[in-house]
Amino acid sequence: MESRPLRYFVAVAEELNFARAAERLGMSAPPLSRAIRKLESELGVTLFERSTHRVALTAAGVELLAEAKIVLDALQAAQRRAQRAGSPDPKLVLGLKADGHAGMLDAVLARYEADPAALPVAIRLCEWGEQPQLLRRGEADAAFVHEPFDHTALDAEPLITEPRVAALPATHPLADRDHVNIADLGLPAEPVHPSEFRRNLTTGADAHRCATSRSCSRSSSSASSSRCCPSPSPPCTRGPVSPTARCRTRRPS
Amino acid sequence: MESRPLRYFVAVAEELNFARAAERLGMSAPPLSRAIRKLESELGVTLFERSTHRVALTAAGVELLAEAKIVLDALQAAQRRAQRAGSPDPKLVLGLKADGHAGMLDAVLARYEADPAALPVAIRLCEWGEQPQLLRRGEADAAFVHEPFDHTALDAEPLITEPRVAALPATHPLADRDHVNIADLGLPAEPVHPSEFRRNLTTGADAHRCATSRSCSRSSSSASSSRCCPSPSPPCTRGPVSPTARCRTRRPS
DNA sequence: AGACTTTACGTTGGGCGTAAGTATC
DNA sequence: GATACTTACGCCCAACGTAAAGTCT
Repeated sequence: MESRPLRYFVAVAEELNFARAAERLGMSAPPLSRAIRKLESELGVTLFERSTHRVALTAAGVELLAEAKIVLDALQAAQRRAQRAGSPDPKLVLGLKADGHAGMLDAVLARYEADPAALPVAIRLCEWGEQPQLLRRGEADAAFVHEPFDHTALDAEPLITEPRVAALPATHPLADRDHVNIADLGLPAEPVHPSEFRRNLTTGADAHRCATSRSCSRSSSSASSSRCCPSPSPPCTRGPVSPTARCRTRRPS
Repeated sequence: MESRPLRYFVAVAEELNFARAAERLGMSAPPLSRAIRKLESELGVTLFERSTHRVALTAAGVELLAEAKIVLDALQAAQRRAQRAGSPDPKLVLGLKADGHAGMLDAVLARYEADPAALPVAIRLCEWGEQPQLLRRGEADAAFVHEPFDHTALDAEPLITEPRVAALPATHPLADRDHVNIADLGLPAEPVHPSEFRRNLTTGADAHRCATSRSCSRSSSSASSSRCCPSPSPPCTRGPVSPTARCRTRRPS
């Protein structure tokens, strides 16, 4: 199997429309249709249920879409990393959200640089949740990441578990508590992405200013803060669940 | 970048000889040479230092070789998984060395099967160390693996840490000890692959019969066994280091 | 001199685009 | 009847093979 038909497949699977997919790929629809049919016959599997006015993924198509994304990301990563390795001054790129290293950056760098084969480290600052994609696409070689994140094609190593802090305005009804359960905030008990966390707090009727902090640094806002626990009962027994992980796409060889 | 030139590159990088690589690929040398040159110009990087009688990888070539293997494995995995997902009765394939699940198989299966979207599970028995490659190539979807193993492109989750047992003939000088340090066996303090472990023991001058067991099951041989610790001093403080991990190539979506 | 990579040159096949066909909504 | 996937047809470039040249050991 080649990578080009896979790119075509992903475009069609995401658009669920041959004409739009062809436009996105900068080509016309007929060769795209042919390429998909050829791919199907090569795999011996039907990827789309099509009528003239409807395109839908089969189970095999759903599976291939997930796998194809991995392949295409890996392909991009191979290209970028080879280019960086061949550049005049190759660096190891460390993906990092500002203040997102739980104070461990210096220690981790020192440990890495103790290796005589270590490369100079370039820090690449990024936003919440960007790191995994940077790693998968080869724009970074290692990163500090907060759980939960999509582990697909990544190798992560837990580094530290930090307490969660709910930062609330002083007038918030929960502001004077020592502990707050995640359920109190109207969030599910399962791990929640920080953006959800924030949205839920900021849309609260009486929330003037809100912030979430999962790093070890204390929020500098004037809001009061309470320890935040994942489940309503019993509070804090299983402990907060947001380990910072160091993540890389492969082992140093 | 396409996948075919990458396949060509891997062949040349592994053979370090265009003629042999071409033969392995079932083609003649000239188009292979051209394809590599084209790849180099597309990447803007030199991959090989070549004289007429010598081919060697550059730093960029070394990097690309590692990345290319990931890509090609992922490509194969995409193909296999799509085919399996499209088969009449799709299964989830669990890679397993016989007796290598630390007694957790039933519990893990029960937990998985509690998911209403769970597929029937097919057990694929394999040899020591085969699991990671099975996962990378899409011949399995999840596996029980013992550390240490190559985490490249895999997502592993520690399940249990088992004690290591050194099984020795009763006449072995170390046989009457309660604890044995790995250093006593002439092995490095770092994690050792079981095959190395075994080889070292079996080549010992006075070793009649030897076996290593890292699973929780007790060796049924008549040999005596001692607890085995990673570092000579202090023994057993940091504990044995062979966690069984459950491993998969990607998250269920 | 020998072994190996590379250039030269001609051929082939895979992939693309335009145009027409066909089946659904 | 309009829309959108597919088939038909013709073209072109990309990739291959053979033959020969170049180069280092």
